[in-house]
Amino acid sequence: MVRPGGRSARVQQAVHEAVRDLEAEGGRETLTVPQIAARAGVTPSTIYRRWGDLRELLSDVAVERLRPETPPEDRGGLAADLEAWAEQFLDEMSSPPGRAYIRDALLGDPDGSNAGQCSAYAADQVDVILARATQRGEPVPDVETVLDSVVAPMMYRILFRPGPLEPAYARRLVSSLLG
Amino acid sequence: MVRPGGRSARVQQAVHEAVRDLEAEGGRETLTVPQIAARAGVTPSTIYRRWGDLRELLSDVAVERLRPETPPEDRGGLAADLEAWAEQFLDEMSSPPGRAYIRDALLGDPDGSNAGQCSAYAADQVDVILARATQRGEPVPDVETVLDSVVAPMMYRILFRPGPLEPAYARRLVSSLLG
DNA sequence: ACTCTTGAAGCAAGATTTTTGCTTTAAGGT
DNA sequence: ACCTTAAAGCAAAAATCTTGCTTCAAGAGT
Repeated sequence: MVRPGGRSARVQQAVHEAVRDLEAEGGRETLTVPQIAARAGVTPSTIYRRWGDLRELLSDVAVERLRPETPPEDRGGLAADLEAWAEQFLDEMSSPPGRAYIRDALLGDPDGSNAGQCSAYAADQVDVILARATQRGEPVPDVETVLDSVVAPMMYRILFRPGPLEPAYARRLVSSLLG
Repeated sequence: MVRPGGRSARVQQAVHEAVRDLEAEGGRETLTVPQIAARAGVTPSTIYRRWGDLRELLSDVAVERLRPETPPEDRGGLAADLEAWAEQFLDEMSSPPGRAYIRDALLGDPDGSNAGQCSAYAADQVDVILARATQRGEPVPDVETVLDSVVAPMMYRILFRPGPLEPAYARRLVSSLLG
């Protein structure tokens, strides 16, 4: 049982924070459980018992960082909203840290909900945009369609294809959907 | 220098085969370097020196297994060819072993070419289909478009969204592209 | 054919990480 | 205040990973 405010919660916070700090200090590649434990002021066995292994822990931390902090900006129309959102999404996710978080999130337990959470975040953001458009009386595609034709291609390129991704790519996807 | 037929090549083969065998025996989750080394009749340090760590090795093996063995079937027309290919692709990739290979492939060095190779395989297959259609005189989309609107959505669902994927999904993507 | 060179493999010791049984702590319930 | 219990600490044992040095064998040069 996780008691909010209890010891468990404090330990979890400390460990997550230790991971973020160490990542920020550039130790991305050399992160180890004992190192994280030391920084968090916790025993390694606590981490092994709670998370199982480093991948699970990194996956948890990554998902937290991928959670959007603000609702998508309102630019007055569906096309503008979606384009702005897609462009920002692509920009954040294709940056080196963004890519690292996505990979980390995917590497956790295959049957866990971490990867699903990422997609849920995107779906929620898109949903907000579509709901606004609906209220304005604009015709809107459904969320699934947007995920398939805008989000998925961006993610696919980020994960599977080397090379730069320009903002224009996001705009192109959106306009080929709405056009 | 890798001399084909030389000792290096034999060791590589033996190690890859050991991984495949052990995976087939169900030890997916408990695979370790010493275990693989023992099965391959090789010293663990050989594996560490050649691959660096288990992730790199699994990634290499996964990419090999993801290489298509046969060119896409010719069904006489672009739509039929693409549908059949997409359906089979989805079927293979969304199966538990398929998903595991994809994840393993992504696991390797982010700057390595393993993930890129996966996408290249798909692109090659699509290319064959499109080239055939061109020769028949059919109008064809370009490879990028097919990757964006057919391959990417399937991969996105496989990686990020839990739940079953029906063959109809692949067909729907193809027909919404060509329709 | 016979060395010579060289990159990779083997070996073994040492360092580090991971697991595990048991003890202690502290949050929440009675 | 006193139980109950899930989670944390501790420490020893097991396993894995690293590393310096040695040995091997494929291919090149003579």
